[in-house]
Amino acid sequence: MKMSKMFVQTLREYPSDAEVVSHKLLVRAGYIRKLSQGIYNYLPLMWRVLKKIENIVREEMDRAGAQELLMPFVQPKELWEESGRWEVYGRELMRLKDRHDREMCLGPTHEEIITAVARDGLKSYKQLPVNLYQIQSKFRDEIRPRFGLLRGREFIMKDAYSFDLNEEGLDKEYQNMAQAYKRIFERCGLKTKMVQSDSGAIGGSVSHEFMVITDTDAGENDVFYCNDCDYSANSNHAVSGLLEAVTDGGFTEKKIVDTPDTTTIELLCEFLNVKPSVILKDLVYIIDKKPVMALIRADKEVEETKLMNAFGGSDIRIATAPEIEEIMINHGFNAAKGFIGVKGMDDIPVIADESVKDMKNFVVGINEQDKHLVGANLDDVRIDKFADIRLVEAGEHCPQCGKPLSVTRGIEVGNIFKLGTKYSKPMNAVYLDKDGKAQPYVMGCYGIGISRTAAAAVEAHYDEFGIKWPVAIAPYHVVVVPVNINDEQQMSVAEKIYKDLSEAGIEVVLDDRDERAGVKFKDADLIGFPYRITVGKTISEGLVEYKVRETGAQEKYTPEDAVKNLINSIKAVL
RNA sequence: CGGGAUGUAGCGCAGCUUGGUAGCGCACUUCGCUUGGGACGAAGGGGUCGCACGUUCAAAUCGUGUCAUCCCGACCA
Repeated sequence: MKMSKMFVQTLREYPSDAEVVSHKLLVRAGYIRKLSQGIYNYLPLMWRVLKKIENIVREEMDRAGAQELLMPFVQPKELWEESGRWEVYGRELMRLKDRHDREMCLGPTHEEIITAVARDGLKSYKQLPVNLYQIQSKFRDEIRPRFGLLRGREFIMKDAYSFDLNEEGLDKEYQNMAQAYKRIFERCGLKTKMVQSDSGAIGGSVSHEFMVITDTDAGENDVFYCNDCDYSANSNHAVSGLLEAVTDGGFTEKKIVDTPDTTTIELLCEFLNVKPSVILKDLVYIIDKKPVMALIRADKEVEETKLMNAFGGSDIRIATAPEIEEIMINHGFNAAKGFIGVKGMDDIPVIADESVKDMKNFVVGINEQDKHLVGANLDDVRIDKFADIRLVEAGEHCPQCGKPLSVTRGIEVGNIFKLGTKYSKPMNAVYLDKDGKAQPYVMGCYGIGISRTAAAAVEAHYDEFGIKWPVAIAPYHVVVVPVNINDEQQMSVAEKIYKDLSEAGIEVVLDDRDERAGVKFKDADLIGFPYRITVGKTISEGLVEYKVRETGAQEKYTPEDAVKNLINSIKAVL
């Protein structure tokens, strides 16, 4: 490729609307342009990167025994009604109508379609197991798209679905996919952590996420992990042993005390001279539009996803002050936030965190303004259900080995789920077993965000000058820069190197633009070519410069040696 | 959807308070000069100032509405 002909426009400055480095750099270096909120054009350089990632994914999926297919992204409402998700999925599903007013949607994922494909084609136990995958655009009308390719409304995803006879088969395939994913991300030059996670809207019982660990805002997930064993989990799924397992408030007598203006836990602690771990905190959440009360030790926080799952809901948010006020009035109380209790709230479900079991002689609100009950115990509080609804904190005990947990942030680039029969049962997707009896497939599903992986790679590999692509997913491997294109010797050497590398199968760009050296160097760094060969003044000694973008290492070689070295280093990685 | 902000040339911005010829830097075109880390000079092309309505002799500027985008919270590959 000649740089003079390449479709690329690098910018002198970062776009003002970009927040995270991958977004800033991909726009500035001419990889992407925004078309609409969360929707991007993938320009030629970007498309090359995406195809590289796709091909790695394709090779590893094929090697793992999966078969590629392609399903439509326009999907009929009827299938989504079969699974029950037409109602459940909500506004994130991009819906549309065709000219006959038939309702359709743009696929956010393909469980419904693949299940229909499978039930049409997989009739016998002899045909199983099967794993089918595709790579294509997905559509999710995110509440808030942001961070460029990291959270788009349209994005490229690899989604795979496995069909097994039984749980044992699924377990085996799940492990198989986990191994394939490790290889895929390694080959892409990414360090990932496989963490336990909540299975969310897709459903199912067990799920793991592959996280690219990053310290920046681009990592939207908190990941807890143990330094001493292999435990790691998304914050929405992490469990831990508390540092202070049993807490006793020391109030020997149960009584109602005046606690004026103690609207926060902090003020209440100060007033009563106690620590927060002996106060039982009452929180009101709205789950699927209905109020739920959550009880937790006041020194800890509620993990909303865990709470929602404990309740079996699909949507959760904390109640607003006016909503709390309304609930109070409806139950004949006038207490505000800070004095809430479960007393008299007989029609509202109450879920308490497991750790509440270990509280004694504690302090709790009783729906009376400026009063609390001290010396309370469990039988003073109505609790419908105990569950782990607590947000883990760094430093708490690892559930596997007891050592302290650490926390970091991660970008989720891949995800594997055990679905079981969540889709096959309602959609009546069955095979006939040896006895001729119909059995639902036991399914798994496995996603990789292709476009997100590309962005995550930038988040993990950049410096002040630009992107530092891992060789395996770089749009091109090498840029050859003749410092002065009007210098015949420089130009002829550069062209020779360009030709030799091209013929050896190396993807190389010749920067033949009539620009000053500085411009070409800046662009090379910004775009992020892993290697740069500079043909300049040292050509008088018969040498060219060989620079590695990742390390900044620079050496001088004869053109022949430079070519030989490049071929060796690049082939070693691919 | 709630809270905050911004819409002026491809990108980054000024102009708006106090209404009166639409500007600057980069990018782009041409010529000259230059050629090792985003040179310089000259001459150009490109904008219904997000959109609509209103106030006014006159609106980028004032008012109302609307749309879009971005940031902070709840979703997820």
